[in-house]
Amino acid sequence: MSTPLEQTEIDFIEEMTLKMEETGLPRIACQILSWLMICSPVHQSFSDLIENLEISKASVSNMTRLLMQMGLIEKIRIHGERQIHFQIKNQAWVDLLEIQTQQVFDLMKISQKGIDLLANKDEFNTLRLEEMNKFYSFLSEEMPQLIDRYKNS
Amino acid sequence: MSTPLEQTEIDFIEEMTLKMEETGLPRIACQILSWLMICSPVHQSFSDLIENLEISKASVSNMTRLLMQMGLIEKIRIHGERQIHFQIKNQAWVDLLEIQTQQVFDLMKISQKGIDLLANKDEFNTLRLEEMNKFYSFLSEEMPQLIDRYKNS
DNA sequence: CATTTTGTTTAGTAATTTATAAACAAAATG
DNA sequence: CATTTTGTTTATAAATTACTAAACAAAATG
Repeated sequence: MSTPLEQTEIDFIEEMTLKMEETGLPRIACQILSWLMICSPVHQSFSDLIENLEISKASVSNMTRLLMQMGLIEKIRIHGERQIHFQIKNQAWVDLLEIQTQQVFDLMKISQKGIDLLANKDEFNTLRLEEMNKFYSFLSEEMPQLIDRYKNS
Repeated sequence: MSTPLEQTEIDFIEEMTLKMEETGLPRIACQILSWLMICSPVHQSFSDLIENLEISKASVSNMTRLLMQMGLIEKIRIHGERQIHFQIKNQAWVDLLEIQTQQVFDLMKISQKGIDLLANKDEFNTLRLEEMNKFYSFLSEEMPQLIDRYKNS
């Protein structure tokens, strides 16, 4: 058994969890992520997570898998310890935005399909679609550049 | 009664709906949004939406309200027509990103709170938090500039 | 001002998602 | 190789969300 979390830690987890839930991530995934941002040591074992966050073994198994798939955390082995440990990945947040940028690209493609669709029907009211396509084309070009600029700074 | 949608239109709505649902928006909101991107005329009445998308009156009422709150569509009155009409707002997608940029700012603030929390505990493992804070500070500064650059282009 | 049309709200159902307990599998230890 | 520890999967319960029908309210028409 580990010592229970301090109130300041609970408060931080709650605040960050609330914000991260807005992105659609399940509550427990957000709690794990938030705790991993402030825990010491920086890595936590399976049972550390179960005890500190008072969540089930199954939730830890499922939500850590989800967070790993998203590229936000990673599994590590600690010398001499049997249990898997988890920690926040380096540059996790940068990687996340890079993945999300794919969505921008997809919306650019979809808006182009819309333009083509109206063209085939000799419909000229393409302003909505042109606006959308122009903006997402801009972002598809600029976002990777912005991220690169950050990485090289 | 209006003429039923063409298959190409149905396909477009389905594709864009699928992509937009990834953002957590309800299915019917996505369908309305997608249809409003390609319909002619560009504005659609309450019953146009009901008939064309085969959805309930209540869904139209609730989901158009949601889309208006998000700033993606607007209500308009058509001269001589009793029914409310809806259409995509100008620069809807630019406005949407501007709102989402608030989230970046919030995460910057939260990561700063985490840094302060660890400092108060004389805990020096703040790399995770410093990385997050540095990146979201960068984005809080750069995203508004990027959007401005788009607007003035 | 009674009637019809238009739109919102309420109440209930259906469907999905979240979280867990329990069963199971795999791996490490003695 | 039997036992314990560790982690995953399955089945289910709980909670939330999405959607609609029906009741209701408001506004326009004749």
